[in-house]
Formats: sequence, structure tokens, C-alpha cells
Amino acid sequence: MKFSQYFIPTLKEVPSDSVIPSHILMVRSGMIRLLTAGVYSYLPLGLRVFKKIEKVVREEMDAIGANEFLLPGLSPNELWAETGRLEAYGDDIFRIKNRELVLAPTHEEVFTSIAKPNLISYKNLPQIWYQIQTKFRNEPRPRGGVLRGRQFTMKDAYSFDATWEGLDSSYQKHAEAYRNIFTRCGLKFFTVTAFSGAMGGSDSEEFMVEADSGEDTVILSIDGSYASNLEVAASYIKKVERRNSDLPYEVFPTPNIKSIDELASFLAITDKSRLAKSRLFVVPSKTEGSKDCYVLTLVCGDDEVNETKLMNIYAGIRPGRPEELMEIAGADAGSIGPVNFRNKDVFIIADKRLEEADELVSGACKNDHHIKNIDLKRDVPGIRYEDIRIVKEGELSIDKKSALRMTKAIEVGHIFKLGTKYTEALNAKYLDENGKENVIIMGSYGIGIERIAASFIEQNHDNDGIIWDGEISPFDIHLISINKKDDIVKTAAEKLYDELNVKGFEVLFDDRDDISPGIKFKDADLIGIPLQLVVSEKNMKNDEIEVKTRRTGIRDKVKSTDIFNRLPNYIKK
RNA sequence: CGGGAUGUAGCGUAGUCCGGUUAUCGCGCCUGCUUUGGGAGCAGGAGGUCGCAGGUUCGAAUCCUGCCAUCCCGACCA
Repeated sequence: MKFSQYFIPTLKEVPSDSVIPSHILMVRSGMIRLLTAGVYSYLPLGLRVFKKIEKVVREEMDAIGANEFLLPGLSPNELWAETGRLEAYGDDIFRIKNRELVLAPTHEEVFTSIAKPNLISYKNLPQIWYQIQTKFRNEPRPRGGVLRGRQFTMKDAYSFDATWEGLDSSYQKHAEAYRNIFTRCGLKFFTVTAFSGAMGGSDSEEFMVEADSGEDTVILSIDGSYASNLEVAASYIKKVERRNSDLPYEVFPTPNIKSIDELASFLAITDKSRLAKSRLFVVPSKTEGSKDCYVLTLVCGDDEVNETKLMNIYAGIRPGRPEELMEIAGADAGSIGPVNFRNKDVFIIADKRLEEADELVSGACKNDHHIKNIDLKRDVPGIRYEDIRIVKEGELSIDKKSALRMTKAIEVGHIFKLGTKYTEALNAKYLDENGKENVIIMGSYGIGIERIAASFIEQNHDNDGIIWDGEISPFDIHLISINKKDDIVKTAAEKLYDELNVKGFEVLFDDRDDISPGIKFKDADLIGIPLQLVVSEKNMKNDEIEVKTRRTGIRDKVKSTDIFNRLPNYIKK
């Protein structure tokens, strides 16, 4: 491709509406342009990269026996109503105003609607179906360029199996394909599960790329053996020691003390672990007429409750509203505790760190009063102990082998054992060997195409621009001709360009006339093609071509006659 | 949806508090000459509903009201 014919509008300055490196560089290098919030036009260079990523995805999906489809972006409201998602998606789904249609944010329903009349025998199963297609989601807040857009390209795949073992197998195939895809795309990635504990092997895994601009907070062990979303992360941490002093508990006044910090300074202590932090939660009743139930949580004063962990124990739980607290607990926030709780129907759950702890201080369920010498074993019968705290940076992993650190990550892929949620709702069944009707079992598997490109740039850039590498680089070689006008240097470069093309290299040839060399060099570094070849008068005098490796900045001089022998050393394919 | 910031030529911006000639500067663009290894020099030139609408005023980029757009933080989503 000749630069003079290519539409590649590079920018010298940072656009005022971009902040993160990948966004800035994708705009500056002429890959994308904003049309409206969260919606980007893909310019030739950007499209070229996205297509390279799609090629990798396609090859790996085809390798596990998947069928490629292309389903419509428009789909009828009716179909979404059948699975209840028209309502569940709420405002996040784009609705067509003058037809009963939505712009699909994902395709479980549509794929299932094809499966239903066609996958009717166990002999038709299993199947893996996928597409690479535009998705629409009315994100409340698009951000980070293509990282979170309202329109984006997704590879979405769905497996249909007769048995749960079959689903396991389809899921594993995807896990393997995904590892291949992200490796081939040059990403440093890891996986986290939706459940606490070790990596992998559960019903849902997210493929994550570490990046400052990531939207997910994850906990990683330094030795790389543990990775988890902060929401479900667990750590090894010492319990609060039981002292067995058997001191009777005692109410004492604490005027205007609301927070743990205030309580600690009031008591003139620095170790807050025995100041049991109490918070009241409400589990709304599911059936009409029955009562809500209440949950009081206790964590050490230097910890915070992890509401996601709590949600996994009590589905639908929400924090109590300030105006409810007095009625339920008999005190306002800051003075609530596990002893003297007004409503006797409360469930009390404490973090494992507090298991059977004594000599604790907590609220007295009476405003401006606390209680000391609380012994959970003695004073709080029926208490339950679970891991409900938020892990903190620097703690040890569960196996005590490595310290944990907290970082941000971008989710580039997600594999998920769906089960029968949609096939049941849409009544997609097959006949088994015994002629018995069963619901088809599904898995769903997504990859964000543009997110791969953005993640790669987040991990591979410097002050000058992008540093492409491997299979997703838009070109193999950036050929630069340092020519004044159509002269002898340019003729030589043209010749090299033709030869490179014949040899099968993908070359971007900066053949522009009357452009100062500095501009060509700056553009080349910004665009970030891994290898730059420079043809100039200076080099031609010595019958040489200059070879610059973008990542290292190292420049070598290579004899023109030797260039094709030497190129394989520079280009990893 | 809550909080904050910004909106002036293709891009980046000054001016806005404190209203007053022809709206600033840089880059880019066009013409000519010179120049050519890290975003060239000189000369000339084109390009603006100052986000939109209303209001105040003799006079509004500037003050007031409403709206819109973009970005950031949060909530939400995954």
C-alpha cells in the first residue's frame, strides 16, 4: 500500500476528548474517528487491524469445529419478550421507534430460534455456532474510545449440547481456542472466574488483560498462581485471637461517635480489628405478604463488607436505608451492633476473621452507646461465619505462598456455561436415544474484537506511538523513501517495494514527495509497524538499506543485495 | 441518573472573571521560491452561524436563563 494513496489522517497533537493511551493513539494514528459518543468510524488502518484480529478468531473457532453465521442486527421485540430480556435489559437495549424491533445487544435468542426447529434429535448435537458481528448496547457511559462503545464488534459463539458432560467439553474447547486467540494476538492475559478460589475450571471465566485503563479491579498473586475479581477474591489472613477472659459485656456512652475511626480515637487505640463493624442489610421478600428478612453483618473495623460475596449468600440483599435502621435495629447507623438487636428475626453473619472472637467492641443498638467485651460465642447465639470481607492489597494468597496485589484489567473475552435458561424459555428441545424429550443445554462465549486491539495498544506503546507485533500488525514493513521528488531514491524504493510485495510481505510504502524526513519518521513511529526500512541517498551511496526495529529503536545497515536474506531475522511471522 | 469540566477555523488553543474597533496564536491547508535524516524557511493567501435558542444592553465569544454535545469521576452494566 502506498502512503500517497492511503487515507491515513495522522494527528500531531493529542485530541482533546481522549485520555487513555490506546484511545489517543488509535485516533492519532488514523485508525478511528468518533462519530458520536461511543460510536466510532473505522478508518482503513483501523479496519485492517480489526480484520487481522477477526482472522485469528475465525481460524481458531473453525479449528474447534464451529460454524460461522451472520445474523441480523435487528430482531423482533417479541423474541426478547419471550425470554424476559426485553424488560431485563431495560434502557441498555436500543429500541427502534417506528417498528417493534430492537438492535440486538447479543444473540442468544436469535441463535436459539434457529436451533429450536433444526436441532431436534440427539443426532444433531453437539453444535458450535458463531458469528463476528456488530452489537449495539445503549451504554449509559461509553468510555475509553472503543473500550466501551455503544456499537462494537463481537465474536459471539453458542454451543448446543445434549448433556452436561457435552457442555463441559464444548466449554473446554472454547477455553482452549480463547487461549490460542489471545496468545496469537500477542496479549499478556489471565483468566478469572466468577467464583472465589483457584483459576479456571468453573462455570464462567473471564479473559483479562492487565491495563491501567481497565474497568475491572482484580487481585493477582505475585507468583501468578492466583487471579480473581476483587468482588470474589479471597486471601489468607489471621483471625482475631480469642482471649478467653470471659469479661462480662458492658454498655458505655460514646457521644457522637459514628465511625470506626472516631471510635478508635475515642478509645485511644490503633488496632481496629476488635472494633466489630456492624452493617444492616435487608433481603426483600419474594412473595407478596411475607416479611422482608434482615441480615446484620460483622467485619473487623479495619475491613469492609464485600457486598458481592454477601449477595452470593443472600440473593437479592441490599443495604438497609438510613430511615429503616431505627425501626429495625433500634438505633441509627454507627450505633448498631449484634447485641440487644431490636428485631429478633435478624440473621447475624460475621466474617471468618471474627470466628469465636471475644473482647469485641460494637454498637449497642442504642444511639450514642457502644458495648465492649462482646464474646461472639457467648453473646451472639446462632451467628454464622463466612468470608464476607474485601481483600486488601499485600495480603497473602490462600496457600500463603505469595503476596496479593490489586490491579486494573480489561475484559477481552468471557466464556459461560449458560445451561438451559434460553432453550427452556423458548422451548428448544431434542429427542434423546430413548425418544424422550430434553431441553438443549447451551454455552455462550464472547470476544470483543476492538477491545483486543485497544488492549494490545495499552500493553504495547511508548511516547512515540504504537508498537505493533506479530499477527495483528496492520503491515509487516513500513518502507520509507527519503526523496525530494520523483528521483533516483524513490525509483530505488519503488523497486524494493515491488520486490517485497512479490515475496509476500505486507508493506506500507511512504512514497510521499516533498515531505521532510522528520514527518515520515514520526508518522512511522506513531503508526508503529514493527519494522521500518529506509531508502535514502545517504544509504544508497553505500549500497545499503537501513533497517529499524520499532520496539527497540535499533537501526542496522544492510547491504541491498543481502536484504532478503536478512529480513527473516527481523520478522517473526 | 448524581457530581465535575469543556465547547472559539480541519486539529490544538488565547480571549470569558472585569461587555466596547476587523476574534488570538500555533499546527495543518492553498500559491510561489528555497530547503530535505527526526514534525523546515521566507513571502503571500483561504478558512469562523465564538455549541444552539432566548433574554439583558446603545453594544455580547464575554452577563442571565434554558437546552444540546463531548470528556472525566461515581452509580449502573458485564
